[in-house]
Amino acid sequence: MANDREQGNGALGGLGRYAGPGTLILSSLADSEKHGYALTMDIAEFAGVRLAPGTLYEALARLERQGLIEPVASTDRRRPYRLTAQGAEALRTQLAEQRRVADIGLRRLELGARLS
Amino acid sequence: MANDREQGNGALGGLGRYAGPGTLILSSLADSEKHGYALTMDIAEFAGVRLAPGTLYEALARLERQGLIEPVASTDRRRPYRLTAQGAEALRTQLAEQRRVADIGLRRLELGARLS
DNA sequence: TGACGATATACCGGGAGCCGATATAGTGCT
DNA sequence: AGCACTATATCGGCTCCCGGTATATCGTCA
Repeated sequence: MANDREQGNGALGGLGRYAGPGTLILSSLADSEKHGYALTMDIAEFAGVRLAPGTLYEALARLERQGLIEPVASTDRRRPYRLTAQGAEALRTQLAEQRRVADIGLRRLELGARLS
Repeated sequence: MANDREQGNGALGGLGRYAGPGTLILSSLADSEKHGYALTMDIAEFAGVRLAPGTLYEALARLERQGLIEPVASTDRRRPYRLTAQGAEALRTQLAEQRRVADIGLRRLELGARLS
């Protein structure tokens, strides 16, 4: 069942995810540090997307490599992360662009609907 | 130089693209039908993203297979496409979600900034 | 205390998606 | 004729995303 992306990730009509796992993770970390499992649940709640474990931990490694997040010391088995300043800045830019482009698309949709 | 996605697609800080090619194409088609090359230029203008030819034509084939766009008859070598009703609906849902999630992220960013 | 579900991280194989390079050819201008 | 722009198509390669699986701990309830 790996061909799911063809006909849609849940409710959406077959487009990819509106935002990659990276953006979702950064958004989730934006208000407070969280460990991997908590991220999965938080993202499922606010974005309606359940990240597969492979996706999550690979994305975490990538984001750390890019300097957008950093690990926080911990005593137990949890491995919490927090945003770096660079990560916050990247997220802000990303989300602003995402909003801007989405607005353009929505405006065009109204326009197109009126024409047909 | 295929490792570019690691450190960023142009100005963005290493996150993926805020919206997949599919969403960008549908947004571009939302107000009027366009052929492939026109899509490339329009998307570059309103989204600041230059889709590689491979990306573009594969995405077009995918979207057509999914019934979100359909070809329009043409006399010359251009192959224009337009949104289907299903495509318009999928785009509307997608963009609304995109905005909603982006807003949550931005709100959290403000919150997090105030705390630190 | 033993079982069981929830919590938590990690790795793997497969496949989809995005990319630049390249090929091919028609068009328009000078 | 020559050259840049328009236009579509395909290929190889690499990244990314995914579900499945393994492993281990924790809480709790019988």
